[in-house]
Amino acid sequence: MALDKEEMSEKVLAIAEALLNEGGAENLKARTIAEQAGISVGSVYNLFTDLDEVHRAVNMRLLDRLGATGLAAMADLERQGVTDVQHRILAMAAAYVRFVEAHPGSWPAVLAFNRRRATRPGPDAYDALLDALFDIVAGVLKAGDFGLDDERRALAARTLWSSVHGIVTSGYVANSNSRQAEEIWRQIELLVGVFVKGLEHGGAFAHAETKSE
Amino acid sequence: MALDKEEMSEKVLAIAEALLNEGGAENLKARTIAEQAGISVGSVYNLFTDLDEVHRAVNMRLLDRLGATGLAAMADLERQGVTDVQHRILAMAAAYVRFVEAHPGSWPAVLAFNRRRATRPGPDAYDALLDALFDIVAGVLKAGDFGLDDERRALAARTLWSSVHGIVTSGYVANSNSRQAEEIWRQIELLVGVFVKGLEHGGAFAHAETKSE
DNA sequence: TGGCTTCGTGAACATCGTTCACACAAACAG
DNA sequence: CTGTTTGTGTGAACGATGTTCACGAAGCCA
Repeated sequence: MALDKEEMSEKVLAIAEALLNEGGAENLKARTIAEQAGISVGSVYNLFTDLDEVHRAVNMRLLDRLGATGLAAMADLERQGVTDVQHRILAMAAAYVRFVEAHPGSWPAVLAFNRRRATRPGPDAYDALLDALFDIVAGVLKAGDFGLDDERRALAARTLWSSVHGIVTSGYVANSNSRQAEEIWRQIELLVGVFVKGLEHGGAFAHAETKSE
Repeated sequence: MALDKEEMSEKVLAIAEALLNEGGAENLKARTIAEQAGISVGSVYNLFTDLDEVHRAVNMRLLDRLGATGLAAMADLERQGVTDVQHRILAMAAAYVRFVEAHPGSWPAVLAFNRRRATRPGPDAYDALLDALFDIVAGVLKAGDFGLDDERRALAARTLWSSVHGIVTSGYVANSNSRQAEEIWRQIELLVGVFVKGLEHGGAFAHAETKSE
């Protein structure tokens, strides 16, 4: 009947994710986790060294799920024979927006946590998961017939995705009305439309002509 | 000799900004402020109701300074007779990047704080300051000869600025090497170039044609 | 001088994250 | 079967932090 060590860890992570989703990072308390999991405070520290480790583990799961849903969305469009770049990028962005909306509390915590990590040691599995997201976008861009070499396409993918990310996070700074959701989506539509049109007309190289020094 | 109430408030804010800049939001401690300001903990709570209010006041000053530097950069270009939209937007983005680099610890705190405020009551002076930044960008876009009505131009300004913001924040998630600064700037150049080219070719309306439902 | 107000003070909560000495149970050795 | 070792759960305890509040000093006015 007693739960395995790994089962208990997952139970703790599930509880932690719920707590983060409800009240953000400051709602992730060791005593609350212990109480809801039916164990003592010390046991939590037996399973995880830090609360930071709990937080990181939750974030990993979130990033992983986000990548999976993004890939699933792309696979769906592939099955439907949709090859239009703009359609596919919009679908990818839509998956991202839905994901953020589905995790109102925990997704901001992912970003805040990421930032706190800035001074920490070396690279991480974090970056790997983010790169996976970039690669999906880069793959979509490859289907489009822009005159982009691999390096420039990767740069465009990172730029586009960071921009979508900025729109979403900026949008959710203000009070999250249903208005905000519409505003976010209109911005994304504008961005993607302009981005694709700009790439089609060689806008990626424009700065070399207009900026001298 | 003794400082005025308002002078002491500003001294506290200066100390708070330094603390935020050094160690982020979790480094803003009431006792540290009191010690460095030469007053007691209770006096801090006499000047400000909350530590949140201190944090908000610091953020206000930062946003205000950011807007001022942005306006100054625009005025400089005006004086030089530079009317090219792409140049001016790049200059605006450069001002933003420099500002973030100049406040490595406190600027992330602005964003993290903004998010915590999500559940709080009504609109704020925060939004007013952010809108001021949007207005600057919108003013620059107005100089360009795109076929945009006021509403669409405002949307484009918010989209462009949120995108720049996303690029900068995403870039500073990873370890802040000098490489990152170059990557950020390349993304910004690509974004602005593609954005302007896309607007010139009516990309802002493209989504209406390709997206049916 | 005697009251009234204002403001600074720091001790005193409550609540965190985190640690640690102890206890209990299971596995293992003789 | 008994003693030992090992692992693990426990919750009291510690230090730090945000915040409050009763107290007192210091000015001000009549």
